[in-house]
Amino acid sequence: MSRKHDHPCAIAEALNILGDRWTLLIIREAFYGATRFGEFLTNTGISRNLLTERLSQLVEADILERTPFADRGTSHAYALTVKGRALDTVVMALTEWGNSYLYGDGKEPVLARDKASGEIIRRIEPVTSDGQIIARQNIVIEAGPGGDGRTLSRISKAKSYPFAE
Amino acid sequence: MSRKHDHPCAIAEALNILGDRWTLLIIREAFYGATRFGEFLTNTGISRNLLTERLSQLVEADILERTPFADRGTSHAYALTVKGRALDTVVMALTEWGNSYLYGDGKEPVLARDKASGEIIRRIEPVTSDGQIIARQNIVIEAGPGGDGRTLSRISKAKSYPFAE
DNA sequence: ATGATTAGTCTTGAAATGCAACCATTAAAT
DNA sequence: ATTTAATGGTTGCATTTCAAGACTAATCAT
Repeated sequence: MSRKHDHPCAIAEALNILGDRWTLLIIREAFYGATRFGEFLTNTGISRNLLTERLSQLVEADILERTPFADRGTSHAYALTVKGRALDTVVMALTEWGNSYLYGDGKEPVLARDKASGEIIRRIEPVTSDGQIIARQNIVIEAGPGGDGRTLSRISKAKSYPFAE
Repeated sequence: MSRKHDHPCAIAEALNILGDRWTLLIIREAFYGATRFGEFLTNTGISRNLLTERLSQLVEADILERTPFADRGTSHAYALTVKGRALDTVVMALTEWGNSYLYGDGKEPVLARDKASGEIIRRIEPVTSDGQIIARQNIVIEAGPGGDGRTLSRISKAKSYPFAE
């Protein structure tokens, strides 16, 4: 993942960090409580050299924080930062999509449950600042303040309501 | 992306399809209304051979559907399927994370807006079947019906509330 | 001191990527 | 009818990245 996307788009920039086969698996493990090199290694199946590289990229990107481990050897703990924990929606959205469309109801290997309602979590939704769910047909895409000419031409043909139906 | 993850996990399976530098960019373009080979080509910057390969993988995965185009040459239209449109949460979650943590307020190149409230969309949340937002500290991870021994050992050390705080 | 753990580094062949040139099909122009 | 342009690919090749395992360094238990 050396060549990087260079156009003004949050997804492109995010993929410069997350866009490979392993990085989101490492982040998943971090959410599940893994902190040590060996835990990431065995729980994901990544090779040692790549894990070394990915962990340092994630530290560099301020998604994981590396702190010396008191107890043993040359150990360090890798823990999610605030920026890393903000990826919870990405992790949940991928989990939900994979469970629904790659495994299917009744075949999910791992589930997220809401302890309050007891329900399995099956919906991830955009909401307003006061917590109202935003209907897909009301969502429009527009150029933001950081956009440039290329951005405009890229999204100008976007459907008015790209996520509707 | 030939070697594939093979352990029971929705994220791992999803990354077998989506886990590279280009695929989610192609899907983004599909949400923005791109349908033709040339549109994906110029809007993403991917090379022709990779675009060919990725599009056919996405068709194979039932995320895009390829239908002959009437108008010119050997044209085909690539359009999102139901399964593909279900990736809207992933696209929105990545967009929101990238805008917030890679660009920052006031520097977003592309924004999603709720036409009903007029608000920029900044929150993606898990909700119950009746639309109540699920608090992060109530979310627990558990083995599902499709899990196996490895799954259990992998998530057994998970914090009770992995997304909390 | 000796061996075991942990977290890395290094080396090497295999695979994926990026780039540019080339080819094929069709529609429009002449 | 023939040419030209547009579109959507395919092919070949150099470069980069990945996967796998052997090796090393630092600490800890005995």
